[in-house]
Amino acid sequence: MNCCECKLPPVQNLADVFRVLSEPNRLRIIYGLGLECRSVSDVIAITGLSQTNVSFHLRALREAGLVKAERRGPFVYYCVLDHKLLHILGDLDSWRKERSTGEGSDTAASILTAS
Amino acid sequence: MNCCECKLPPVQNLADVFRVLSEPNRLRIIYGLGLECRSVSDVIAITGLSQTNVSFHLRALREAGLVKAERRGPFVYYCVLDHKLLHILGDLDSWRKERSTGEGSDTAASILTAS
DNA sequence: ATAGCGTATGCGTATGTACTTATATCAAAG
DNA sequence: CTTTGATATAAGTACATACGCATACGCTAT
Repeated sequence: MNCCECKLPPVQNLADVFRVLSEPNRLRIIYGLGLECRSVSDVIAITGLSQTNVSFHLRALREAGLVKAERRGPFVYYCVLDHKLLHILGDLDSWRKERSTGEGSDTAASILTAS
Repeated sequence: MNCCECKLPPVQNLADVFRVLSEPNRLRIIYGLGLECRSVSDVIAITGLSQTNVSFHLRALREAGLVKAERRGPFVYYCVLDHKLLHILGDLDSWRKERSTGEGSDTAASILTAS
């Protein structure tokens, strides 16, 4: 109990971003969009998800401010708002890969991994 | 069972990392640990969470390979395995702050934000 | 106005997960 | 060995959420 009355920074907003990105289908949608703007139909074709589900996930991404929607005639085009997001995803994924290759198959991760 | 010719990269592992980081209390624990190794009691004191809950979250972080556990006598010390994780968290948080300041409180995020 | 396509939404369901209340394990001390 | 403190686990609960089905809404052409 040597410490403390530490003031931890607020993390709710950051956690919200992570939560939106923690759904595999949402990540697929983001990767499917890439640098371009695509219609919902395109996203459905790319991901193989149902129309309802794609709409559901696109809404989550939109409300999180990660993608924007733009109507063009009968279509609605979605694109990632900031391409930096794709870079950050790439960075974190390569970091994860590095770590997973070095760690061996420590899927169990027992209470005492080393000492 | 996804059909189609999609060449989307596998995202499950990356999504798992995001899922672990999407819990505010887990982020607090990581920030609370910082660069140092701390006992579970310390984490309890820092975060104000219950012992059971801290153990629960530490287990999730440990199984995700984000922290390591080391026993010292009756105590178990936890520390973040790779300090790069803290940098990545900082990067993503500052990116999020940048964007949220510019976006102007678009909490509703209607279907047509702009064009 | 009606039809038809593209997209969004409401509802029900099934599954996941954060949390609490016991209870068990582990390690040092008496 | 028993006790005591530190930590982990089991079971139960409450709540969130991903998904499918049906339906509503928006746009364009007939």
